[in-house]
Amino acid sequence: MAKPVADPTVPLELSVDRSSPVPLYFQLSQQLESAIERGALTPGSLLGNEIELAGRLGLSRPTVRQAIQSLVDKGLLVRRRGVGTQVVHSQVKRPLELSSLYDDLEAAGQRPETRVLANTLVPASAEIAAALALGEGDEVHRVERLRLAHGEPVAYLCNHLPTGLLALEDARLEATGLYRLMRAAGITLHSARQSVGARAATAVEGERLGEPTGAPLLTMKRTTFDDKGRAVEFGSHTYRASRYSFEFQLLVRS
Amino acid sequence: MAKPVADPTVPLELSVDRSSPVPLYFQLSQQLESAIERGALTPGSLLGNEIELAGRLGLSRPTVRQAIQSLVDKGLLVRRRGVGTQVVHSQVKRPLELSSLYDDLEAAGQRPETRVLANTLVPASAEIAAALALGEGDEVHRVERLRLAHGEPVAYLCNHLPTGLLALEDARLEATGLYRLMRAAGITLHSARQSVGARAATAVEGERLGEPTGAPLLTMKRTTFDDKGRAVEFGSHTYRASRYSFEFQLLVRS
DNA sequence: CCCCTCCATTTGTCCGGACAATCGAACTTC
DNA sequence: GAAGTTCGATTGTCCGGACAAATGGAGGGG
Repeated sequence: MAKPVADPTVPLELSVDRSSPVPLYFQLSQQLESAIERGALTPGSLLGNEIELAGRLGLSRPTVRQAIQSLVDKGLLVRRRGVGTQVVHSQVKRPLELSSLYDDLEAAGQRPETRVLANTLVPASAEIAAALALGEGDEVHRVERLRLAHGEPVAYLCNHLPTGLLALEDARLEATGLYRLMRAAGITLHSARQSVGARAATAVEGERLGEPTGAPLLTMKRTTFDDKGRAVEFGSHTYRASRYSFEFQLLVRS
Repeated sequence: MAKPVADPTVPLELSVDRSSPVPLYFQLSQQLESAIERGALTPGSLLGNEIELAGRLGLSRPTVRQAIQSLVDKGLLVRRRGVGTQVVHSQVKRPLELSSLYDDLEAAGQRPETRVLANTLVPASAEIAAALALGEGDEVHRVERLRLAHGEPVAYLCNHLPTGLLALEDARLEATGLYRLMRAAGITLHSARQSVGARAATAVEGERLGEPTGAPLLTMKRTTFDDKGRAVEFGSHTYRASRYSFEFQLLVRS
């Protein structure tokens, strides 16, 4: 009796445009990624060996490998020596990038809203000076915002930034997220150190977010660095635990 | 007047062992990483161009590039076309890998302790069945543990696992973390979906962790997948917010 | 003095090839 | 029939070279 083959190699329509300025490996990786997303490449199926794939596309093997590697790094593919390259099952989404709450809410279709509560220059406290690698008492921007979704408060955001990096106008802060403003100002965000915890709301904190005193709050402190290693932002945020939680995906570094 | 040069190219003692089974690019990336960690490569300094570096080590440029690329992916280096490769400032530690609480505590020198509260087979609830891609009512392992550091409770860990994957003996669960057991059983962890939130402790939860009823707790739910895309574990954890917070570092995907 | 252009430097992309390491299956042997 | 062995397939590593693209500074022109 003929046993049905479980995971045959999947033929696929792939093509690259050599006249395009888009790198060939990137064109290929995007086509593969979209093929996975729309289900043309089913989970568990083999991708076909690299050499044959390269020949079929008129590319060299290193180029094909570069395309595949980028998807392996994203968690979409798994390579196995002597076996081949397989599509990973599961609902892999985003491996937790450095994203702003604004973008997260917008991506979730929640239409975020921002109210600027304060936007001033203040002397840096010890904690802020340490985080931003400045001297205690140096002037820094202080921005306090309330973030709402569907008209309901979700988070209270308090950020401190070094002076001279960015023009912080209330109107622009209300229209978009802080990270977008920083990117638009030519700052290349590189990495961030985060600390996520929880605590009971004080009377003031509860008032701001519409929660009773003592209600559990989710807290996040974050220092963001640009590609030159400068600390460009320090944020202390509190989220209504009843309305918000952090969702993300991790990959095992291998 | 001679202006002091800000960031000169740093000469460095590097060498590779061609008789070693360790890949050359890996030898090089490790040497560079340790040079950065011990400060021999100061933040902001240029690494010297790839071609010269390759010639100095007797390697080809692709090999050197592969070594450098792995450190770029780790966030330790930044490349700039026409400029060079620079060491990133800042205290980059670990870009948030999939780690167990046990390993985290151990790495922090806290000498973790585990008490197994329950270790049984139960029918899967709807939530657990959905997370593990099983049928509701199917038998699953249920493990309840209390994690302590310095003799104080830190977290209550409740995990559910499919049957047939792993032998779960109390003694082994008390000696190490769950992830180490899974790896030792030949399971290749690949990715995980997490959700981090906060809530007020119920009477039972407070009792377990030594907190008053209503105290804020940090909660984490996690489904872990292996490299074949199978869900191999679902965990519901609660942490004492007064004694624990998540610390991690993010990199911007570029 | 300022702005524009040109150019050297450096990384980004791509090619073609070679051999090694590992896996799984077919084969052989006991 | 079961266990060990061999072998083909596939990815991992490495080489050497070539040209393109971006950057920043030097030089020239206004």
